[in-house]
Amino acid sequence: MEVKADDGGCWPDNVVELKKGPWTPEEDQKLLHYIQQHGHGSWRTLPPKAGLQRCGKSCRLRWKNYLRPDIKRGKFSIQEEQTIIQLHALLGNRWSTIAAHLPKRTDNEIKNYWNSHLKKRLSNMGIDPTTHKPKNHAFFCGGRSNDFANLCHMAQWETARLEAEARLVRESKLMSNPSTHLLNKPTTAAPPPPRPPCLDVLKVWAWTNNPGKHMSTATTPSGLLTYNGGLQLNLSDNLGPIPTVELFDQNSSSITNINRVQLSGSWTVNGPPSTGYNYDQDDDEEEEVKGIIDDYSSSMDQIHDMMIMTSNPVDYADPLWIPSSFMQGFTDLPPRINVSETSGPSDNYVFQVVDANAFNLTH
DNA sequence: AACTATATCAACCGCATGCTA
DNA sequence: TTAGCATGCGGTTGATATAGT
Repeated sequence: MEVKADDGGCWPDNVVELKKGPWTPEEDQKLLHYIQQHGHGSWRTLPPKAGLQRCGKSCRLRWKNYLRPDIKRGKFSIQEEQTIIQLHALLGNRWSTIAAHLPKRTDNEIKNYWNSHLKKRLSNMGIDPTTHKPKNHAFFCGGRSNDFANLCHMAQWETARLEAEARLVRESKLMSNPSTHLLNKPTTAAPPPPRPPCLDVLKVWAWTNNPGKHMSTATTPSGLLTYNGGLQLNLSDNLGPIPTVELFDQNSSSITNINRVQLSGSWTVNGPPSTGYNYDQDDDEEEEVKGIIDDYSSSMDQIHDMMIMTSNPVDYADPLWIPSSFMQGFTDLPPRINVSETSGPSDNYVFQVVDANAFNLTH
């Protein structure tokens, strides 16, 4: 087949027999060997030098997306998925910019993953993947059915979470590049958004496989988080005395087998984040959990910032059921979660404690 | 086992952008 | 200032794999 040279890297002056389609291992080897020996130099002139009947553009793409030694292939982690979703909410389809935040992932891979996985997943959750806002908001929130209402809750939460985290990304960028900040500074500063309560349930699963990011005391105001085919989260609008949360294994009624404990989403009422441990457990168990928690660094301020930066108020007065189907389709299923309430000292923050090993979601 | 539908992802294509003479 | 070249980017395609019937 005669292929006319295109405008972006194929030989301009000759009509050359150029190979297209999948690369063979031999071609890969030639390209790899040439670049290792000489660097890629000008992509346009590379193919004949490397003994390849490909256009330079094709070689560049093959190198960039496949042969480069610093490429990570395989499944995306939950952390990576989160980053993609956050950055997409912030940046849209700017894949190369998003890829810059995901070391060793290519823009093409991220784009494909978005189109084949994440877009559908958000869509199934009732979130418009383009705007990252809930779809059919009025319909879902009209109270016709619990399922729809729950979906609406989740969409609200996801949106709130994305907004908060996108803001964090944006602000951390500005902090790291103050000159850009100054250049882009508007002449009239907009007033900061109000800082209503925020609930960030998605963190429960999102951080499950990334231990150590945030740790602290587990407390909740009249909160109950259990697993029963899905997650049930009952939250009272009474934010009075906040009971301590205790961890227990549903099967053994103990906190044994806990080797990963993580802190997750929350809302802020007022005041600074609390620190310290509050356990209504016997001493041994308390020591065990303390030990676990001490293994990870407490990063309360980060959580606090994330919470207060959201601008979406969330109605946390109603019980929320997260159906187990919601959990399906994630690269890594979260562990089961079991948090119960007891009485205890008050606190201003709510945390969910995740036990990654004591439960098995798919039992 | 055979066929069809759907999902996945490597690769292509055309346009945009930046650089240089 | 402009034209030509080199490279980058994002949308799209199509081959292959996998799931479903």
